[in-house]
Amino acid sequence: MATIRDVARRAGVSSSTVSLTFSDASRVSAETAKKVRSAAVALGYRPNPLAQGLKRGRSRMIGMVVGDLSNPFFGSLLKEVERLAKRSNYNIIVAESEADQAQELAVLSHLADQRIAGCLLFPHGRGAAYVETLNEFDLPIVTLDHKVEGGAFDFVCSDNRIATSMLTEHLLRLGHRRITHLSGPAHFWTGAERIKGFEHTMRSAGFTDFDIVDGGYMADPAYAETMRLMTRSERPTAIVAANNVMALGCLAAIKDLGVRCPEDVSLAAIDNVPWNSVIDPQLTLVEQDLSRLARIATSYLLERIENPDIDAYPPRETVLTPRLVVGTSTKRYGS
Amino acid sequence: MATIRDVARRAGVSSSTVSLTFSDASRVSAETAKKVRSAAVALGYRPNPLAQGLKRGRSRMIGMVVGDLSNPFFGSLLKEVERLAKRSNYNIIVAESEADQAQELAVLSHLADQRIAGCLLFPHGRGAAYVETLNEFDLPIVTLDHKVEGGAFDFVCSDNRIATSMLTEHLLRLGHRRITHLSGPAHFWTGAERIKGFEHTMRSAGFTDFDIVDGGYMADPAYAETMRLMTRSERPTAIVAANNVMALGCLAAIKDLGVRCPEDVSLAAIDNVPWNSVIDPQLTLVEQDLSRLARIATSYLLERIENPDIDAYPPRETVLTPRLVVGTSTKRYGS
DNA sequence: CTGAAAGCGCTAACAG
DNA sequence: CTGTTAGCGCTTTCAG
Repeated sequence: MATIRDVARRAGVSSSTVSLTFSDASRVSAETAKKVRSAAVALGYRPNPLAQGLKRGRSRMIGMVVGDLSNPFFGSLLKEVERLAKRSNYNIIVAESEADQAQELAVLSHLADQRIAGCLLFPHGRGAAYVETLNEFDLPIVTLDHKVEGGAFDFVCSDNRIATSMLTEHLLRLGHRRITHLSGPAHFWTGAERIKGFEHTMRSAGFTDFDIVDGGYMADPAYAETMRLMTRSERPTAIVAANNVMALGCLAAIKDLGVRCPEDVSLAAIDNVPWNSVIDPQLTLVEQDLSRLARIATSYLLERIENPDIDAYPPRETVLTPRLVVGTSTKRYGS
Repeated sequence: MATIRDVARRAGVSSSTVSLTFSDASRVSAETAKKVRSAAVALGYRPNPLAQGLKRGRSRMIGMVVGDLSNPFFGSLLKEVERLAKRSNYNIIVAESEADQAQELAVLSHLADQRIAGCLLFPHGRGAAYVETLNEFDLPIVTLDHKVEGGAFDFVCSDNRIATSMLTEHLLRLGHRRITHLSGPAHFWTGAERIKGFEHTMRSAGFTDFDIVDGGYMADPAYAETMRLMTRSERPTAIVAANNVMALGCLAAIKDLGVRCPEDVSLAAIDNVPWNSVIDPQLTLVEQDLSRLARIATSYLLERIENPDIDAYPPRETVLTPRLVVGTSTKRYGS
């Protein structure tokens, strides 16, 4: 592989001139630049990113740390992020935290070792020590989905309260009164927000007697909770699930019990599921504009990376309003 | 950040001894090693991968190049690959080729610039020039899914002929006679194999008059082809779709036409769809053991990476037998 | 506007 | 068994 010195020799200049030509062309005469470029092309010169990174103390890699790589929700995001990063000449290195604070921190520290330029993070930790550790990486970090309280990071998410509100209102309008919220963990930011949206909507409508059961954002607990719920004496006529995998766990339980959806119970959920449009029942859900989310998060990050002085700037925050998609999994109560 | 020299100073040895301690501890006395290690710990020393990579001419990154990052099929694979790579101290850098040969090559060349240690590749090209270019990267490459003809790469896939055979036989056993194959492009390795499996099974059963329509592995063309197919005078009683997204395109068309599945037409497909178990109809399909696929591919790659002498070894190949999962989208003809 | 020089942090002969 | 030395390929003051 041709090095910068080979190019310099062939162009009859010094290696620093070659370097300058590529990094800050304005500091080199047009004529020299041309010579350098053609020499580079002739030799098929490609700068060695490892050497650049070592020297600059910063690579052109962006980390993306998520709780679960196999979640399709994440694939759609990744696709867009990769596209935008590539366009700015960054690569994406992915890592999974298994939604665990310790693993997340370990992974981040490993990425920091690689001198990544910045990181898109779905955080799963909390507390002062956590925030402190995050800060010590001294890395541009954009947080997604879950807000790190006490931290000063850019943050992009969709409006979680409105999400459950939309679903709950939809069910109320359909005449449902016994609505149960199959929630995420209350100690997760998103879980708590979604619970608040549900509670607030129910209270505003004059209901004070409603159930919230924790499905842990996972399919199996959601299945189990639904089983319990639907075999009680006074079972709900509608369920609001706090995410897609719980909705599907819930649906599985419903089917296994021989209960029909939506005839016997309506189901509405947060987050889209792949190919929802062709399944039956089609879930009534609120979906996020994932590619918009990806675009905003990526641009936040790239801005911070390319404007080191921006460090002093206050963190920015974007909350996207999700969209209600009415499917066939909800129907008017009693009719 | 502490460097190797800081550690050397504190341990009262030279930096090469420190380096040795971490790379080949057997070449250092136990006593020295201990001193070095405790100095390293005291200083919180972590080797700089960029410097290591520069020196060795090889980073500890593994590239994963796929056609479509948003395909959930790929997420499941990535999850397992990342887990295994992490265990051996490698990072995954992902890139998308949009199933396009030129983009794939561009992406690979960019990854090669990064001195990645190796690459998991879902190839999308063909021809001698393509193979030649791939070879010139001089990189351990494991190919997945699509076999590169004329290349000498490790290869892992599932048995595509058996996949369509299983589905077709299942339909034949159910009494279907007018079976159409909604195929992938015949110029894709997988597309061709799946077609062969279908043809062979039909012929062996004594049928020579069957249709194969190309849905390009994509939902929209599959939708359009299904529309044509199902509005013809003699429509099929069963369809074998060559992948999951076409199956769903097909299902969408069927629904829009007001045709019922499985009552009016049976549908069977290759590849699982997320949460198939809870949708209705549940697709009858053959699924691959993705985590097994991931494990084999990753171990092939890691072996090549860590045994440079293995270069002379002949390429290995694993063909996994998929598993038939009978759902509710297929039923006995006429009954 | 261009070149010389110093080094980023690490590794790997080669001596000792 | 350990240290010396010479870079890997690039960037970046600092002079000229």
